[in-house]
Amino acid sequence: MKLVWFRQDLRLADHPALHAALAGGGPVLGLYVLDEAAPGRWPLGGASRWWLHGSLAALAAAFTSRGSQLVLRSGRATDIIPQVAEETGASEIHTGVAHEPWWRDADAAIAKTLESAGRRLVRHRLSTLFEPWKITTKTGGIYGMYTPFARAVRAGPEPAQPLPAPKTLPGPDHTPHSEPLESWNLLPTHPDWAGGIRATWQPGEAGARARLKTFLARAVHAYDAGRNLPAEPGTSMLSPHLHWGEISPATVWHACRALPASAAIDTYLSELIWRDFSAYLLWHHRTLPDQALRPAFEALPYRRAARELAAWQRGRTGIPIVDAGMRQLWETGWMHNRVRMIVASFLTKHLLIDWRDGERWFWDTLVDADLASNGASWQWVAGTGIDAQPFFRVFNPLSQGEKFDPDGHYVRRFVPELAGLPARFIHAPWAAPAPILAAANITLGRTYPNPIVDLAEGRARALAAYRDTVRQGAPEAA
DNA sequence: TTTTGAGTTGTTCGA
DNA sequence: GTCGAACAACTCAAA
Repeated sequence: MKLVWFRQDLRLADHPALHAALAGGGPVLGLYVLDEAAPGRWPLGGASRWWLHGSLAALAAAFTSRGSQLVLRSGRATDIIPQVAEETGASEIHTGVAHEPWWRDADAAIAKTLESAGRRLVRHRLSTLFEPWKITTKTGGIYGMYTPFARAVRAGPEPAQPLPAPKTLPGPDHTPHSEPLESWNLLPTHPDWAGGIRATWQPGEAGARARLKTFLARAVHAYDAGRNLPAEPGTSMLSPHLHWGEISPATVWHACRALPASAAIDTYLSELIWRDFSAYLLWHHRTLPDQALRPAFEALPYRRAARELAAWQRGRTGIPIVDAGMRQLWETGWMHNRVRMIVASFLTKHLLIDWRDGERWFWDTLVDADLASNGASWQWVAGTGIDAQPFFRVFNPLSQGEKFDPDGHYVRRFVPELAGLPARFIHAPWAAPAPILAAANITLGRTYPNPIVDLAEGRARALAAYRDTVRQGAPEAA
């Protein structure tokens, strides 16, 4: 009897842990543990809980239809894994390599407990293309820049070819108790805010495959430019499926490699490598989600501005492209990557609010909330993380909007009160002449906010704060 | 050990 | 409208 402990690998295809458990031919059980009390754990955000419900339902159905079962338990994984192993007499427990610090701590404890009972915890690479401990610089160091990391992994062997999904799963005669999924209350009820999310996403392996198919049929071939236009379906939208492991990155990688090579496809592969790089960084820097990778930036004089943070969260900043992005996030649980950079730069630079406040909001509202990608990306935008720091890189939301949403379709979709403005003013309603505002039924300050910060002043304030911090943190000359 | 070339996604200014 | 330089210095990774 063998157990497969699922975490962020909610699939049957290309699942080496499941494959290994099936290798002996004996019965196999799936197990998922809802552990919300692990020390140091970031509690699941609302959007994540919604997704998890759907994905577990799909995985449980897949197990049942193939002859076995997915057992659901809530509580501390450090107790439950050994306990279920005992109940079922499992000799091996197969699971994925986790990058989150709380899982790594739990895994170490569980491996020890199991070992003393004569059982084995076996970890497999399930959520990344490469194992983080295998990628080092020539001198054995840890990469701190994307480009050398990407060069190194591209120079190495390709990720292994994906494994097929098992057609049958031999189940045991007696299955242990499983809690009803509904009893976990993962779905919102009062109020049910998930309507826009339901309309946008299909959690589970089938939904993941459908997204990949759609992306490969069209958008990937124009990915270089198309990925920057938030009004267009130019991105893969695979991020939540990849985060939850409903499809493996190796599956996506090889599906792309099977297409005729092109610069566009290569750009997309770079994004997959970025995802791996974030996981790599979290593996080697456990404090990535909580502390500036460059300690000097801990001294940045962030502003405590609860009202401005709230305005940003709810898409009421008065900057159309920022508000459109934040409302897309709120409505659909996802935001286009180009716009993520714009809103993150606006929060950390123009408003000079701590990147961790933005990181936590994203964590709670994104269906693809991922500790590694979220933390690494916020630090990248805030200029506190990897990558030499051209901290003067401050996105101008006005020119970004005009450049990447030239017709304003994206803004109109998510900020409908501005829909009547002509493209010329859609990104800067404050600059529109009174008759045009009147014709569009807009009263600034009433139907749509005035900008909560002057863009030029905010930029200047951020540059000064960063410059002072860098100078102060620099070692004194000898 | 020292040197060298370079670093995801930007903005502004002036020619 | 377009182009290149400046932004300001640092750190990384390999030679």
